[in-house]
Amino acid sequence: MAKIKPGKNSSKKELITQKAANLFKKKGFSSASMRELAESVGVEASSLYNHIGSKSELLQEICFKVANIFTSYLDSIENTVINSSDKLEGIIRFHINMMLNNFDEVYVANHEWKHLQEPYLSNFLIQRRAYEKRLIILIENGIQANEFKTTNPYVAVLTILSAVRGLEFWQQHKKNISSYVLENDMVKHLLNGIIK
Amino acid sequence: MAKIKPGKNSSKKELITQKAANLFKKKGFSSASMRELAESVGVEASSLYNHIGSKSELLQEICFKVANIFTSYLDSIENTVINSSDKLEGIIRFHINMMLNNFDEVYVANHEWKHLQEPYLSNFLIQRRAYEKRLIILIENGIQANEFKTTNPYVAVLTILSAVRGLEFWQQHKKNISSYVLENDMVKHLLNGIIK
DNA sequence: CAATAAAACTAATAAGCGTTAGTTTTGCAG
DNA sequence: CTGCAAAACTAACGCTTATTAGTTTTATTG
Repeated sequence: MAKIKPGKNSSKKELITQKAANLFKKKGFSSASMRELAESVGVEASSLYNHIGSKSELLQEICFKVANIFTSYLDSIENTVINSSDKLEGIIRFHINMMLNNFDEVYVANHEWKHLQEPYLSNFLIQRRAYEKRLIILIENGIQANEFKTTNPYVAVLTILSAVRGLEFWQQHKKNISSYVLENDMVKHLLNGIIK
Repeated sequence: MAKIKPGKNSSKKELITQKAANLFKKKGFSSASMRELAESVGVEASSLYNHIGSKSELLQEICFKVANIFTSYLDSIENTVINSSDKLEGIIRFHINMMLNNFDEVYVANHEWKHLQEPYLSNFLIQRRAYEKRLIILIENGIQANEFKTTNPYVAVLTILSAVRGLEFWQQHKKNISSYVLENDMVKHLLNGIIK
């Protein structure tokens, strides 16, 4: 009997998932076909089903992998004793670096989650809502501690998360700006504004 | 011979375009079918083709309508003599109000443009790039005039445009925050930051 | 009322989709 | 070498898609 080869097996599935993230990003989930995905992997479409359950399953894995990474980081930073400003800055920098280093998967989680099937769709939205709620509390704490200006905490979270998401556009301009300048200038803008 | 009824005729086409924007927003361009669109309009799918050329044409009209509105506003504000800060604030407020009042079409232009066919796809990207370039120059002028902090102008534009785009998420929370609070708090955040 | 054109309809087409069934190849274990 | 399972293949299924052709209805004008 041939041994189960978990190393090879899972790396092939990971390859498929990674290629799927890239394809879903380029064409969108609905426009991406399994035949195209298969071509980028280097096999026939039907062979993919030796490794995956379905097209939808690929989307689920991408979306929840990303969601869990962000949730885990927030867990860890909430357990530190630094002040709210430093927590917020850490979160912003984490989001920026996730956008820069895991672009395909983060992009798909941001843009294609609506094609998740139930119950995954509802679970994803619940998880995202919970994440936002924890950020709102962080902002509220910072306002009470007199670190942040008085502002609507939800609007602040929306502004920050959205600005960071916009880094997807920067991927085309990579050559002109270093990611170092980008990260620091965006953090400064979101924390201190642009007006002198 | 029956008269051409431009009023009725164009209003039917506008109805289709408006329903298409709503459907493309909800399902994405690729997942939205002409049969669904026809159902929301109240006719059979083939009847739509008495009024429109193709599914792609609907997307083109939505995307370029939105692009032209933003370009026109920028034209007008560039011709005023107010300082860079006030110009920037006006642009931010215009973007926010477009998101709030023309949500479906702006959403589609922001998310579904990649499904445009050539040469419309290239034209759209060129127009958007030109728009961003003009905003960058506005920021540069503000820095030189000592109105804005020294920062990378492209990063500033990216931050602002992306934050405003994020209002799409707010559409689900409408009941909790007035659009008045939202607009003013977001403008303050983007201009002056959150740190006290 | 008769004529006409806009706009609806039914029916069909060709293409592409995700997925399954069944078969063959590949590669390691005893 | 033999046996077996993982993983590739070919072929096909049933379904949906945008769009077209051809026909009928609707509504308005002279």
